[in-house]
Amino acid sequence: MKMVQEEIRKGPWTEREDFKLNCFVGLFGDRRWDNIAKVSGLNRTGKSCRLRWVNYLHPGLKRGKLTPQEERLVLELQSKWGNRWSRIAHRLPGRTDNEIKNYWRTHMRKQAQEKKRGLSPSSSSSNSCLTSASNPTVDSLPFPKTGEESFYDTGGHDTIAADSLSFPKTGEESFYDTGGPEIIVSAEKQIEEEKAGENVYSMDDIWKDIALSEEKTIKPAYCSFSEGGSTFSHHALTSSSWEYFLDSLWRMDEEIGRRNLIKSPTGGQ
DNA sequence: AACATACTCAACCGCACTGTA
DNA sequence: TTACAGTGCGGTTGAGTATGT
Repeated sequence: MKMVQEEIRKGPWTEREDFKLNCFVGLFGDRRWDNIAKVSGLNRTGKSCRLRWVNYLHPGLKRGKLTPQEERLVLELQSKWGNRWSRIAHRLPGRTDNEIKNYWRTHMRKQAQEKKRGLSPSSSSSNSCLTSASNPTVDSLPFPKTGEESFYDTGGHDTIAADSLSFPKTGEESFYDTGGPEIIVSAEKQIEEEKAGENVYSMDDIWKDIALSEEKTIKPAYCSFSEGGSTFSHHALTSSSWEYFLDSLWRMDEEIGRRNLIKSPTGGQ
C-alpha cells in the first residue's frame, strides 16, 4: 500500500493535530521533526511540528501574560543582549522566544506611540522598571544561567513522561478531558514494566528502522529512548502493536471529531 | 449598533548553524 | 572535505479579539 503524498497543511492547528503531535512526540521525543511529521501522517512540515510543540504543546509552558517581574527581566536582558530572544527565553522558564518577541514588539510600539504623543518615556509603566535600582538584577533572579538548557530544549525525551503524553496544562476544558486515550496510558504502563529490559535501542536505531520499514508500510519496530548516554526506557512496539496504536489514534480522531461536533457545531479557533 | 483602530498571538519564512554520511 | 538534511533563531505576517469613536 503506497502512501499518497498529500498537500502540506498550513495555518492554525486543530485539536486533532495537536493530539497526534503530542502522542508522537511522547513516543519518539522532540527530535527528528521531519520523521515525526512523516510518521504521524500530519501533513505538516517538521518545522511546523517543532514550532507547534515548542510554542504551544510543550508541557512546561506557562500560560497567560508575563508577570511584571518577567517583563522587567525581558527589558533588562534585551537592553543587555539585544534581540537574542531565545537566549532571553532561557532565563524565563516556561516562556518561549516567540512570546517574548511578541511582548517586546508590543512594548516598543507602545513606547513609540507615547513618544509620538509627546509623553515623556518615563511615563511608560514598564519603562520605569528598567532604571529602578530596587529591581532585582538579572543575575540575582532565580532563573537558570545562560548556557543551561531551557525548559523546552529537552534534547529529546528521556522518558515517555506522563506530561508529554498528556496535554498542556492550560486549565481550559479540552477534548482530552473526555476519558483519555487508553492506549497511551497502557503504553506508559508497559514502558514502566519494561524499564529494566535489556534490549536497548537508540533513537537513531529506531529511526533507521522506521526508514527501512517505510518502504513496506510505516511502522517502527521499536520504541525506546536513549539520549545523552543513558537509556531510560525500553519499549518494543511490535508491528502489530504499532498498527494497534495507529488504529487507536485514528479511532480517537473520529471520536474527537464527533465530540467537537456536538460541543461546537461551528468548529474551533 | 456599526465601524475603525489597536492589540495579541500563533504561525510562516528565510537564513544560518550544526551534525552526519 | 564536502554536501546535504535537520534544527534553531529572528523577523514578519495575518487572523481574531478588544477597545474606542
